[in-house]
Amino acid sequence: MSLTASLLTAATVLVDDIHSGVAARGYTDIRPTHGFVFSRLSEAGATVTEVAEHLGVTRQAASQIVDELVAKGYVERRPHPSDARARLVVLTERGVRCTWAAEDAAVDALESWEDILGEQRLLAMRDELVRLAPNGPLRPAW
Amino acid sequence: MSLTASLLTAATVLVDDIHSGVAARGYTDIRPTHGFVFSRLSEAGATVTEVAEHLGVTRQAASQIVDELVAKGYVERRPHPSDARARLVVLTERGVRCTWAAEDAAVDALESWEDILGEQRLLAMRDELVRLAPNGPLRPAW
DNA sequence: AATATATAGGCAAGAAGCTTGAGCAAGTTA
DNA sequence: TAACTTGCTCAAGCTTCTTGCCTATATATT
Repeated sequence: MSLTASLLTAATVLVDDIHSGVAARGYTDIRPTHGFVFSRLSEAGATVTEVAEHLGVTRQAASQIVDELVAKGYVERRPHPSDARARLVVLTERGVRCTWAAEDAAVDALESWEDILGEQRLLAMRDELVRLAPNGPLRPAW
Repeated sequence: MSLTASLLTAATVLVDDIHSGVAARGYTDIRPTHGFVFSRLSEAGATVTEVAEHLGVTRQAASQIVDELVAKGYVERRPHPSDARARLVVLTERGVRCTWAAEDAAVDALESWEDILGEQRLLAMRDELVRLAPNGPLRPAW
């Protein structure tokens, strides 16, 4: 099995597991893509353009995704503090609670991995992966 | 950056790079998904159902993808040797040459990664990833 | 052997989620 | 202040998936 295939299957399995865990915690109306958005917003929010770059999609697509998250109560659009053209997308309380649930789900999903490799090597792998692809997008589809 | 995010960005970057390399070698009418199909077929072919499981999509979707690959000359459907219901999907010569091009492109794409981590650790990472998720699907979208 | 059920595959319609194209408002440059 | 750029969004369209249904063959039951 190639590195490419093993990377992809590992990523797919992990994302699917976390997605199931998030759904089991009551958040059944969102997709993994939305989680990628949340992680971009969690620090201090972001503009639609920044979300688009993070996901590797067009600004229009990012805008639609944000629309959906607004409608479902996970995020809201605020005026941008320093640029009246832009709008700052930030997590609502519901959005924050959902990211907590996702972190919980990630811990659960990684438990079986820690049993196999141990926390040490898992962290080492993460560090190596970050060195290999520090700033890439999280494209939701191919 | 989390393990999940680093896994996904690394996989995304690698897939995008290989896809570009394959396109640069003249195969501009296929997507990464098709490459995942090729890798499943390369041994001894596979049924549509097996392709569907490999990709993590419905049988109908897999059938449509195979339709497209047949139309473009990369694969063909043959009667299955031991089950008259099933059909064996196999690579054509064009399909085989395309998988070669993909392997070339993968080597190119991995060069910069070898510069960063070295071949040893890259192979070690692959082994670890295989242990973590041996039989997962390569879902083309979330 | 006859019947019931399961499995492989595919057609058609529809939905999800992206892109392209166009346009407005606000910022930046000359 | 005029020209251009940037941030965003509306609308339309397209790609690619799913759902629902159907046929043919295989397998299990009686």
